[in-house]
Formats: sequence, C-alpha cells, structure tokens
Amino acid sequence: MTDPPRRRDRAATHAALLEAAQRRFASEGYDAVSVRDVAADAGVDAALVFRYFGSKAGLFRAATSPLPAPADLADGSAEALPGRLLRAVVPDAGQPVGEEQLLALLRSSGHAEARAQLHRQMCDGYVAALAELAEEPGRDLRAELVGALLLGISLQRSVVGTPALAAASAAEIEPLFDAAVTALLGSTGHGKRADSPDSPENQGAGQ
Amino acid sequence: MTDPPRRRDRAATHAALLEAAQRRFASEGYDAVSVRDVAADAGVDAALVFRYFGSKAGLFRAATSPLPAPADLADGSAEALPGRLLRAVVPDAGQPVGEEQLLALLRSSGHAEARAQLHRQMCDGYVAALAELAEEPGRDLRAELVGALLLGISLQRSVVGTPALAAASAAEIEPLFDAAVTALLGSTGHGKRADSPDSPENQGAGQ
DNA sequence: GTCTATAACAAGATAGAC
DNA sequence: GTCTATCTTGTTATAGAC
Repeated sequence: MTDPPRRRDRAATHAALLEAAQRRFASEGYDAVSVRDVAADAGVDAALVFRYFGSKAGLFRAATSPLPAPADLADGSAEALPGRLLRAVVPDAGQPVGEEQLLALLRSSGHAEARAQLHRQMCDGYVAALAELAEEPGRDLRAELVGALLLGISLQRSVVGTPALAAASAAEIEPLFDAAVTALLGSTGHGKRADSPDSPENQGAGQ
Repeated sequence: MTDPPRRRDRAATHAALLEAAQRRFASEGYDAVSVRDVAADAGVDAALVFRYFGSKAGLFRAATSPLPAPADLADGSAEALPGRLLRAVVPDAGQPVGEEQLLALLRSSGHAEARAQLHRQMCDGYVAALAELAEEPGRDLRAELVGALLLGISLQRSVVGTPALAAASAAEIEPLFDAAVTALLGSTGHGKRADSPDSPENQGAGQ
C-alpha cells in the first residue's frame, strides 16, 4: 500500500509490516486480522511475515511491545505527572502515542499473553509512578483508580465514542481531570488540593 | 456441560446456548470462539445455533443485548446513584451483573456492530443518568468522565488485574470513588461536596 | 547470497443440504 | 438432529528476481 509491489529492502519491508500490523491489530484485534491482511496492507506477500517475525504471535508481540515509554512519564515534576498522563492519553497535536498499542492489547485481551503484557505495562509503568504521589492509606488503590480513570478516558474516546469526551481537547478535560486526580490521590474525601507542598519527588519507582 | 447430551426441550436448549455464549464471548471475544465451542458447552450440536439464532452474529447479538438495566440505575435517590453504579461494577456478593456482557462487547469491539451497541448502552444508559447530576458548564463531559472512571475500574479488575483494585471490596473503594465523582460532577476544581442540598431528584431521564 | 512471490498443506471455521 | 461441502486460516517448501 506504500510502494509498487517490488521493493527489495529488508528494513523497509520489516517496518512496513510492523506498521500495518499495529494499525490492523489496534482496530480489529488479534483474531480478526489475518497475516494475509497485514501483508496486503504492507504491499508484500504473507510468507514474509513468517520470515521476519516467525509467526503471527511474534508479529503481534513486536507490534504491541513498544507501549508508551513509562520512563518519559516518570521524569519531570511530580505534581505535573497527572497532566502528562492525560496528554499521553488524549494528545493535543493529534499524534497518538501508545493508543494503538493499548487498543490492540485490549481488543486481544482474550489471549492470556496479551493480558499479561497489559498487566505488566500498567502495573510496572503507570501505576508504580502514580503510587509515588498517592497518600496512605490505600496508596496502591488510589494509584490504580487514577489509572482506571485514564484507561476509561482512552476507551471512551476510541472505542465507545461518547460525544463530549471524543470532541474535547486535553485543555478542556484537564481541569476536571485534575480535580478528580487530586481527590483520588489525596486524603479520603477531604478535598485536599495538589498545591500542598508534599514534594514526593523521589522517582525511584520502588517496586 | 450442564446435562446429559439428549435434551428435547426447545426452551432449555435455547437458554443453555445463550448462557454458554455469554460466558465464551466474554472470556475470549467474538472471533476466538466458534459456534462448536458454545454448542459443546451447552451439550448440543453446532447446527442448533443456526436454527435458533440464525447465525453466529445473531447469537452474539442475543448474548450481549441484556446489558445491566439502565432503568434500575435511574430510580432511587439521585445522590446515591454513584454508589449504586460502583456496586454494579464491583459487586459485593461476587455476583457479576453486566460485567460479562461488557467484556464480550469490548473484546469484540473490532466489529462495528459490537461497538455500536456499546456506544448505545453507554450513552443512553449510564451517561444520560449521570448527566442529570452534573453541573454546568460541561455537563455531558463531566458525566462521561464519571462513566470513564467506572469503565476503567471494571476493566482494571477484570482484564488488567491490578492487584489492589482486584482485591478491594466495594466498601473500600467507595470513599475514594465518591470523592472523585464529587470532584467530577461539581464545579470545576472547587472541591464541592455532595452534601450540598442541591437535590436534583427529578428522575425523568429526559433525553 | 539475500530478498520476495507462488503454491500447497492441514486444520478449523461457517453454513447449508440431507 | 447429523453430515458434509466450501472457504479461510496459519504455516511451510519451493522456485524466482535482484
């Protein structure tokens, strides 16, 4: 779909296959897309998939492993982290970051492998970083609830398609999102605000 | 899987097929389960599926349409609605309400039909009821964000499997959830609490 | 020698004929 | 209700172009 069918370039074919797989898996899920589909999208033959990725499962693994780097979310000021997370989920410039990979994993969550990867990425990445900001008691629970909100926002926008959320920009969502995150991370229902100088800026992500 | 293989009862066969389909579609998604699978679970032949439901798609439609009644969520006091929603998503008695249907729809969301049904159920049911409680400006956006939180909680528990949320009971989650809902529904970031006697108890669900 | 396409295989799917 | 035709799937072996 990118070039005339003849393209004798190992790297380019590999990349085209991977990109096509990311799009297909994200929009249709693992089972609904055949290796012939992604090969056709990439403009090459299906046999190439096995030559470069070993199997369909290998292709899926390669297409879904580069989830949005959790390291990028950990650096920077701690108080601004929720905002960074929000912009990662609802990009302003229209540039999707890891939305496709997340969708691919979710739509393929009937498979244990996809579920395991989703679990790892979520727990070790997002939730661990958020737990640094949460207060006791229930630090982990608080962090996971913020993660749930982010996950829900992403899903509402991409698959459920609720009108207001799908049309809203990050700037419009941010005030509400911030208030909710503050309520979830702070003391139980006391309406604690983020401007309290707690400064938990140690970013060790201690598991 | 329920009875000896011979059972000449139209209604019982129909019900057994439907129940098996709900479980299978929820745990594996539309594409991963074959009509043979659900027929075997129901203890009948695969051809019966086509006799009773017309096609595989018809079976899926029948298995996913009875989402948790949105009417049950609309009656009762308006302030208690978030709590009712939470208990619908994380049941105390271990009895999943509409979780299976939600999972089935999500795992099959690569198909436009499943996505459309998900959209309808979400928008016309949950979000419409929640919008009654939200303040301006951004009433719809506020309601959809609460819906996103609920959706995310359900997903974290069932597919992602984040530890704290999966192990928590509704009673443990409720204080945090309530604080977040209050923040989302109330005025922008002013930390408005639910105990304000706004009393929007008109339950007309005027679409 | 390396990259790509053709062709064929076994297994399993849906669906319709009996 | 059973059986079976037809199609699609993932995958491999083989042959062809650069």
